[in-house]
Amino acid sequence: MYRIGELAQKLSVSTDTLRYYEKHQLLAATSRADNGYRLYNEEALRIMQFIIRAKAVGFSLKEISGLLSIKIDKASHSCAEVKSFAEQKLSQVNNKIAELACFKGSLELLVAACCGGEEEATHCSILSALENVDAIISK
Amino acid sequence: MYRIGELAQKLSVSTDTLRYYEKHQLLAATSRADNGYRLYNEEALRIMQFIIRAKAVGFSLKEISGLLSIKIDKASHSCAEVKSFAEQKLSQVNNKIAELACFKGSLELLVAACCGGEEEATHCSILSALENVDAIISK
DNA sequence: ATAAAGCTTGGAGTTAACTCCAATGTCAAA
DNA sequence: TTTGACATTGGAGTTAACTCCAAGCTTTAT
Repeated sequence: MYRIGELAQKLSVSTDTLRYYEKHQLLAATSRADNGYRLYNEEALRIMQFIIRAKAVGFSLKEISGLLSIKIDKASHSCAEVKSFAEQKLSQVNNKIAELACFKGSLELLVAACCGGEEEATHCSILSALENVDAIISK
Repeated sequence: MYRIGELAQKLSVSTDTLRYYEKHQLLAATSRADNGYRLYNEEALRIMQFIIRAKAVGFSLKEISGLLSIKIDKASHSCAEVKSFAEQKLSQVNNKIAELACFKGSLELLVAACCGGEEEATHCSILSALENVDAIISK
């Protein structure tokens, strides 16, 4: 079991953030030591990694809480509800992937077009690269 | 040219948001009408679409401003600077794509495992699906 | 000609997600 | 045994990104 400071360090977040998540029902400590210290197990570590990843790709804590509640409240949801929720989130994720693929294409074009020399970057533009990509996509 | 309200409606954002972006140097109106009204052209529309997409995949307005400044300040950056910035952003984008691919896998497993019936969703869990994916990846 | 809808500005208020603080308790090392 | 690092709580403060408001113009419809 990890104490709050150990877990925080492992995850590169602050102890305040962990307490904040507990207060806001995202992740409670696995248990408490006799002295009242929070204790976290390996599953808590994995849940936190899940939360951090989800945040990095633009999900809000509220949405993440929804994702997690599938596990937490599983006895109170029907299979059909879970399936429809998951399908909806899947379509969101697919959209995000498509948008990122678009950025990726733009950035790759930009990197390729950029000679990397000392001269002014007058011909380098994310947006004009993006416009090319848009043009390709819209065909 | 669009007036602010027209552009806002086209993009499903508020006029306040457009004025906020102008105040924070993300996107100024293309020009002003004689009466002082903001006017936006097609390029402004494309830039806003870019901003909205970038936001949806977790970039902050500050980061987006950095991406846009490649265009705006192109005369004041060297090609080498732009290339290195773009390469760095590209690696961020690749990370985000990898994380989303992980979510996608989890959600697809979940959707597949879920029969979609009326019974309790006791065997449905994003996290346990995710753990499977983690296990596959870590091999 | 006047009302309604849309625009302007500056500035105040809100929400999410932290981040910091003060007062206090716990525990290991010197 | 006392110093230092760690933990507790409640609550205040901060930052980003809006969101709303008031007072006052402009334009369109009746």
